[in-house]
Amino acid sequence: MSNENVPYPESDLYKIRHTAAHVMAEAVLVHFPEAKLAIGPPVEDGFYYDFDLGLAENGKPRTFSEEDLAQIEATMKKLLNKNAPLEHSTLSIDEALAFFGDQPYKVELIEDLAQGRLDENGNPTAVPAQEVSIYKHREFADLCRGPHVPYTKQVRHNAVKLIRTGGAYWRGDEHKAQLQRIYGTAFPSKEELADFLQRLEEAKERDHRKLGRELELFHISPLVGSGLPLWLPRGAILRENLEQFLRKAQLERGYQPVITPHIGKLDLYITSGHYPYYKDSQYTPIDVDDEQFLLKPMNCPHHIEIYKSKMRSYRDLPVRLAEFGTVYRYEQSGELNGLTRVRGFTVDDSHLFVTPDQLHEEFINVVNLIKYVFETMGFHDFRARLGINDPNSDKYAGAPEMWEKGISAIREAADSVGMNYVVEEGEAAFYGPKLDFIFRDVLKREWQLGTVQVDFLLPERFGLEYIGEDGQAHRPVMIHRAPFGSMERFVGILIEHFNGAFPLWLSPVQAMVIPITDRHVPYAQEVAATLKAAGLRVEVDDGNERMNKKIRNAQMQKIPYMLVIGDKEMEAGAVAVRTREEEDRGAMPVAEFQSLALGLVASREATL
RNA sequence: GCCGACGUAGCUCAAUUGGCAGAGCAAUGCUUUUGUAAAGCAUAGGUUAUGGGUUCGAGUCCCAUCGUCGGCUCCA
Repeated sequence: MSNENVPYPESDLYKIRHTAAHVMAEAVLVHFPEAKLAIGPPVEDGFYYDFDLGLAENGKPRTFSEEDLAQIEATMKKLLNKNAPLEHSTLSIDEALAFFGDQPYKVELIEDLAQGRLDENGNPTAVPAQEVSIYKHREFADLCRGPHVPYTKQVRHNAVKLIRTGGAYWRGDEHKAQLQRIYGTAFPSKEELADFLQRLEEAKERDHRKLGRELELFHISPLVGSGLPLWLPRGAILRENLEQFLRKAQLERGYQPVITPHIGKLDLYITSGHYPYYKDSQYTPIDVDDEQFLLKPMNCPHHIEIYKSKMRSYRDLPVRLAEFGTVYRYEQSGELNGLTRVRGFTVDDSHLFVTPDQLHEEFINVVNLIKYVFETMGFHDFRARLGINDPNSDKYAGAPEMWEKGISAIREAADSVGMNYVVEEGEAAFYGPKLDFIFRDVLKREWQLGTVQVDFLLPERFGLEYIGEDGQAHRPVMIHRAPFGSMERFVGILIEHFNGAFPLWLSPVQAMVIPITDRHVPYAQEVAATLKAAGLRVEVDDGNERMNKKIRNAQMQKIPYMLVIGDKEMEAGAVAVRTREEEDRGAMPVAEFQSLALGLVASREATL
């Protein structure tokens, strides 16, 4: 049962999970006969099914308890072993409506299919369906287009696990009913299930919130506020290294650093048009002397005002204004998560003001910069997504021609650098289409990081101009871009990607000098001073502990190098080098270690 | 924001049906001077998230608020 080259929705794994979802729903109906069924598709790591259990005694929606979940799982395993064929059939719309008469969510799905509004995944369909597809095993029948495995027993009872429960809105709409979702997973074999569960455990171990505390990188204090991380000294070193790296790359590429305030008048955001879009995710405006100020939710308007601060000639363009600009967005409390989802964050932001003729080349330059940044970080597994507007949504501003121009500019640029991308409707910024860079970490989780956006709208709203060769005023085009995305999110992902064992150039402490006894401390400090003077981040562990304990501590801090110093090293003017990979490299002269380390820092290699 | 779980020392966790709040690590002090992942002893550390309530008595039961976590929605 291997299908290496088959897309997931056609794979055996997908069929196993889809069938598992049906059998789970069957099991739920054993324990909750009155449950109403919503939908239950396979997803990337397993499957889920949504149920409406009606109201509990306290008037709130009834939910699944942990015991319920255990019982459902036990019943599900029994049902899997009782083996039954999955039978496919089709019903006319009328037959289906009668058949699912007591299942209101299924009825809604059938009606949408019949009227050609939405398919079962909530995506628009053009063609009204004449009939619907049903899969049935034993007495359990579900509206479903398949595919499934032929027999329930092909979902192995020991390779299935129910993972967790949670709330979920019907059709993903927060204004609709809240349903109870059960997530589960299934694999072809129990070994593969065990591997998956193992990976989940690993992910927990490398959680950036856990490592952030253990490695003293950041701290979130409820008294400061939710989603407002405090960068501890070691985290600040890490972040500053990233900023310095990008600053340098940007200076080399003609960017100009600027600095702007953290607040701005409400009128600024009304002019830009940001305000209505961000109204619900704003800290309340600050009222001072009959004026209203906003904590800035984005840097664009400030940079635009810098562009406007003087007359611009075509000779000045492109103008590339760059700032690590901190912005504040009042995200809903349930969305906050460590560093990856916060309320105050710093965007490695830049706005490029270009002539229409320059757009293509500048866009390519930005794409190449982002690729350079990712590759330097050792992020090789990433893909691009072209986010375009959704014509059925009122979320997007500007004339259709602007959107077409922007989208084709991105397509042309991506094509000419040979970058593959997927197009997704409804993923654009309100002012224009964007190309997002989505990184897949070592645990195969995807993160949206870098972004480039083409914007014809804000130049118009702010009346931006430059004087062309013809002496006439022309309108520039804007490119918004951020390779890291946000320093907070990026560092959060970096922590998990490297499991806290950062490449040498990013490690907050690059080497810990470990004197074996007190009499070695002066020499240890001398060594540390030498290495510090050479630009390395070195500390001395002169505490009253045994060497073994000091090594253990440095190891747990994931410090790349431990430099052990005893009588032999002192006499030889050497250090005994141990890496965090537990490799004992033996003694080497201080100068040799220094050039080794400096070489690695300069190359930004991830390995020691 | 919505659904659910949870909140005990800096961290990880105990505390029988409601009955004297405790341990390990970390911190501090003393002893020890050590060769590649945890030396020994001692000391200190708490309004059990906050505020109400029930009770002779609340870490434990009830309510509210704040916060965290898992989902949903949203997003850099």
